[in-house]
Amino acid sequence: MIEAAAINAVMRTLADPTRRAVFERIVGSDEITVVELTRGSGVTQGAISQHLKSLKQAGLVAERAQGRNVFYRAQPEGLAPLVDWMSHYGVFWHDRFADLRTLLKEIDP
Amino acid sequence: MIEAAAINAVMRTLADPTRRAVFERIVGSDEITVVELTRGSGVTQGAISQHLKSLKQAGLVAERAQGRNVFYRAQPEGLAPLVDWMSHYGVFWHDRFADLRTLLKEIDP
DNA sequence: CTAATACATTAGCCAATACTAATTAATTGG
DNA sequence: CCAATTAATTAGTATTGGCTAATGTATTAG
Repeated sequence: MIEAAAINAVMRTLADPTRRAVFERIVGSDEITVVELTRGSGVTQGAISQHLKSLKQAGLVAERAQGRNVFYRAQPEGLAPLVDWMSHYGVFWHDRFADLRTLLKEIDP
Repeated sequence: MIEAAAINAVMRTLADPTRRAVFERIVGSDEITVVELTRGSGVTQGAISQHLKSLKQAGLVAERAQGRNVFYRAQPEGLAPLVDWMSHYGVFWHDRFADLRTLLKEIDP
């Protein structure tokens, strides 16, 4: 059975456009600081920190503190619940491949 | 480039647990009416209709009116934006397969 | 024809939440 | 040191959004 709480957290976290944009920028860069994320985000630094907290709680990002900087990086495994959900309820894919996860494991064991 | 509006709609729509549950039930059944969806949903019929409206606007479900009943069915293509997004920003899968969509097309052309 | 059923829609309420502005804490450069 | 930089946190505000209750509309049963 699928972990309802995990999917809930991930979906809910990625639903907000601003927060999703933050995540996308983190994914796009190896590591990135809060100031850099704030730059051109359209919101204040405080708002960015709040979004980062949500992303962290959802398991989508990880942090590394160094000096007065905090570097954020993407935590890809955090998207696993979404993949699971897709393979279960994504009819289109489900119909074609029965189980996406199984398929992927076969390809890359 | 990815259609930001489409992803936004799909993510936002699936973020709510009640609405997602409705979608999952629709996926699970070939066709299902509003009364059936209301039964055991924990919310009123009006709420269900509202959720169905959202799901329809997001392109996730389609309807077929017959007499005084309206049958809803899943529209799998509606999840395409989510798949696209995953293949772009789902680092885990991205790293392993470069492009999930390409992979799937190779398997089932 | 009338009552009941199925569904959509609306107004109004309440909780959740994204944002700002301000504060705090920690680190570093001059 | 001291001022500046980086980041987190908090209180307060405004908006969003999901819910109910009620109403409206169409269809079917008796």
